Amino acid sequence: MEFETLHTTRSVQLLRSFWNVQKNVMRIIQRTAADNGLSVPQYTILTAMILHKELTQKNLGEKTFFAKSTLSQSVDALVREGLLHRQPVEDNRREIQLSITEKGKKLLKTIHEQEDGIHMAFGEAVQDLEDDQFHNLLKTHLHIAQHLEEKE
Amino acid sequence: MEFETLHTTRSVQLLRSFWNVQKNVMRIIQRTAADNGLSVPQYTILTAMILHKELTQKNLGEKTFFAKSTLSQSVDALVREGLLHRQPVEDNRREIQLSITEKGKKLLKTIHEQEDGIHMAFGEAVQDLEDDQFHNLLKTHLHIAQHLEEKE
DNA sequence: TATGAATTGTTCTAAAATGAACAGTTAATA
DNA sequence: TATTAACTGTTCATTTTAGAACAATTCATA
Repeated sequence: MEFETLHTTRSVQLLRSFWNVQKNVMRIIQRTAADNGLSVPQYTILTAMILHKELTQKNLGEKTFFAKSTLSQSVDALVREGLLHRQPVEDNRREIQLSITEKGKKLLKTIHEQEDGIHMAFGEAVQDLEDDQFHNLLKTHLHIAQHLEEKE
Repeated sequence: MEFETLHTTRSVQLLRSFWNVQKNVMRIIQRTAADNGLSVPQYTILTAMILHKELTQKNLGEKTFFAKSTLSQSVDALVREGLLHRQPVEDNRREIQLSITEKGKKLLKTIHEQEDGIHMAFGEAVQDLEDDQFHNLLKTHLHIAQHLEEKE
């Protein structure tokens, strides 16, 4: 039980630690997205698409965890804005292949460079980190993320 | 410019790294909150209140970054459920002092112990971490969070 | 291959979250 | 002290997000 309490305490500390970063990330992303006429899911979808090149809507859902109705509506809006390309999958009339357009890439690049955006903020924070501190952080995050993924 | 690109790249890596944890945290918290009849802000408010004992609604806003209309409504619902105590501040008829009730504490304790909840998940992930790995993580998070806080 | 089950995405309705206008209170300063 | 400005919280209208029912397609297997 001593053991239990110890770990519970550490898990609470860890959760709070993530939360303190996370709430700031959300605050800044929400503002950045809104400033550029996007909702948070829309912005997230764009960043996922630039990373993965091509995804079906289903795969996009697995990566982002948004409800499929949210995805459907967000994707639809992005396509209407010409930021996303949507084309049927060969030999499959149910799934839909998504990819980012040039206009989408350009918008993300602009956002990326914005003074008060999340990238600039992280860029400053990251400058103070030692190389091994940085790599340990990524490694530990990966470990934790993998653990959380397993939960359903 | 070489320099710039390097840091930009690291900041993107870092952002993705946080996002991969964050999206899982949100997914699990959303489910846990819903299972216990709470919205995400409501759950977040309870956890903030258990940490800070007493807060005015204004202070709560500074800690959580929720819109004040969201706070007002969430707090109201929590008070109606008997999870939060709301009393006027002495010598100030504008501000309102908030504190968590016994019922609120009890609910959080229950949630805390739930099998598929965020605490248990973090508890498992944290077991594999070395002491110094854990402390370095907290330290680095703190550094990053402080940096982000400065952005407005 | 025919039939029922599972999958993928959309639509509609309801809930959650926000911004803006507002009311009441306190603070600043003339 | 009177008057204006700033602050704290609420309310209302709107936008955003999610859940549930649905349509269309594909898969499993009899």
